[in-house]
Amino acid sequence: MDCMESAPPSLLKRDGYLLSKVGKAARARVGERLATRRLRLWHMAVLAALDDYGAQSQRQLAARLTIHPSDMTKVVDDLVERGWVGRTRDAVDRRRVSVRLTPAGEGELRRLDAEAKTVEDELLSPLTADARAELSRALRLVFDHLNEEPHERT
Amino acid sequence: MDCMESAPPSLLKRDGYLLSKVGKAARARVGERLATRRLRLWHMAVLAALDDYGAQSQRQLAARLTIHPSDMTKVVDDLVERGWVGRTRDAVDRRRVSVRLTPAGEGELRRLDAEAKTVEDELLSPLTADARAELSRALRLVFDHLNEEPHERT
DNA sequence: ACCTATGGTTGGTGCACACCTACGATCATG
DNA sequence: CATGATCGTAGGTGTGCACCAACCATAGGT
Repeated sequence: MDCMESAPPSLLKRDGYLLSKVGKAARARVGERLATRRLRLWHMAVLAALDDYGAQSQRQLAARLTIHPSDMTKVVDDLVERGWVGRTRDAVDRRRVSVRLTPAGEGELRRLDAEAKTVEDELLSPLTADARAELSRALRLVFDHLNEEPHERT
Repeated sequence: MDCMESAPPSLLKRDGYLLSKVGKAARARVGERLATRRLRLWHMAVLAALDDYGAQSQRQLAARLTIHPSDMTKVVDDLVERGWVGRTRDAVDRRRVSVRLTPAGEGELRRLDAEAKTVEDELLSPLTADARAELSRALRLVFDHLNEEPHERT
């Protein structure tokens, strides 16, 4: 892992550079935590999506998270194995597999979210509450901007 | 490339998640531009470091950018091939290879930087000037915080 | 002169990630 | 009931990144 460097100075003037570095650090730190439980970010994302949207087919889940359907299968495999989600054949369309969050899965999601929050608080600790709120707002704007403008999709 | 997703909603409350997504998008967009010239981010970073710090040994360069020395060799190989940097054996310590930016390299760096700025401006276009300045400040604080606290180094 | 440490190079490894193809099961249509 | 599309699955590919071990040339201390 890299995670940080001393100072490639003129690059620091590029917000894009800072953004990419800080983002990578955020990802890496949460990723490390998850890795201790042999999990990846996708696992958490799937649990969160199920919690938010409720049970749904793998296809839909994959589309929502913009993950490849075949990869979704593998992620769900892991989650089933741990008992955090359940797979059931859809009664009306038996091709579909409906995925739902189990109580254990809900609990795990809450735990993971708490961990993520801890990491995030540590990461953003140098900011005042105001600055952090402002950052949050700005990120949200930029993020929404990303989605409006798909930019490029293979 | 992924680059964005519609909305894994509860995750959006996590600033760490947004940070990671936006950072990844920033990296990806600059990366794409560089890729059209068969370049990676490291190439640009090396040019920038040489511009900032002046000629120096590969070892030093690698340490500054926190890149593995053996990878630095390869990056410098590419840059030499394009005529953007020059390698010269250090006269006083003939083990060392001093790397310096050529005029062509300076020009290329300026071009790359301009491209990066374009991408960045587009990415952050939803922000007001004030908000962007605030973001810049916040990112800088967080970034510096990262470095004070190496966190974990293999 | 000898020994150890260091700088650079070479040619690898392992991992994560996104992707793809082929397949059986199932559905929806004509 | 034949046809073509869709869902999930299995297994494999390519790419980028960080890392490592082995090597040669050179430096520096004793």
